[in-house]
Amino acid sequence: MRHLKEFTIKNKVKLVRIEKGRLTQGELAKLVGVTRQTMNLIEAQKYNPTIRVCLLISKHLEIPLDELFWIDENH
Amino acid sequence: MRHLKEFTIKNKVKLVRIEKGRLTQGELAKLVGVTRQTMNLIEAQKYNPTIRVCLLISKHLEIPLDELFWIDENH
DNA sequence: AAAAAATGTAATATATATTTTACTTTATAT
DNA sequence: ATATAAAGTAAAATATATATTACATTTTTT
Repeated sequence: MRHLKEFTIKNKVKLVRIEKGRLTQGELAKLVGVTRQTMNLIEAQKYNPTIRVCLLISKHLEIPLDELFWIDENH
Repeated sequence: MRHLKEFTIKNKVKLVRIEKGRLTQGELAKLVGVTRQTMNLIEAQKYNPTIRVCLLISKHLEIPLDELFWIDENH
């Protein structure tokens, strides 16, 4: 049935957070102002957060939005 | 009571769309896959869209996310 | 190896983004 | 000046992001 959904949203929040090695999932969540569970779901790419949350993640991880989130077109 | 809300999310979707002069509000909405009303509210900065919608707007307006959306810290 | 901290995950509840329908006002074209 | 298209807006319904609580599993620390 090819391309029921043309594309997906991906992110590397977890990757970047761990690379920087400073923050725990819970700490980042607290800084951003969401629950740890929400941050967990975002990192697991299980749903699309709001731009507000994304901007705050981007700010605290010190990495541009465009590098954190992108559209993954399925080929 | 200063800073009930520490910051707000702002965007220049409407500005960029009009600058480019190619797209109507309704056309952009259709490209992005939301209703015209939703696009209208986004342009009016009345709520925070999801990253999915933002990425699609960014794509069709051909301008980076970071330039389209930002945190407005109240001083 | 045991204890403690961090992470994954699930169910239910709540808040809010988005849709639908519809109408009014403003801008553009004839 | 009139007609037509575009934009602003509003109420009610729906979908989904986020919160809350709770527990299981994995990783890190001692």
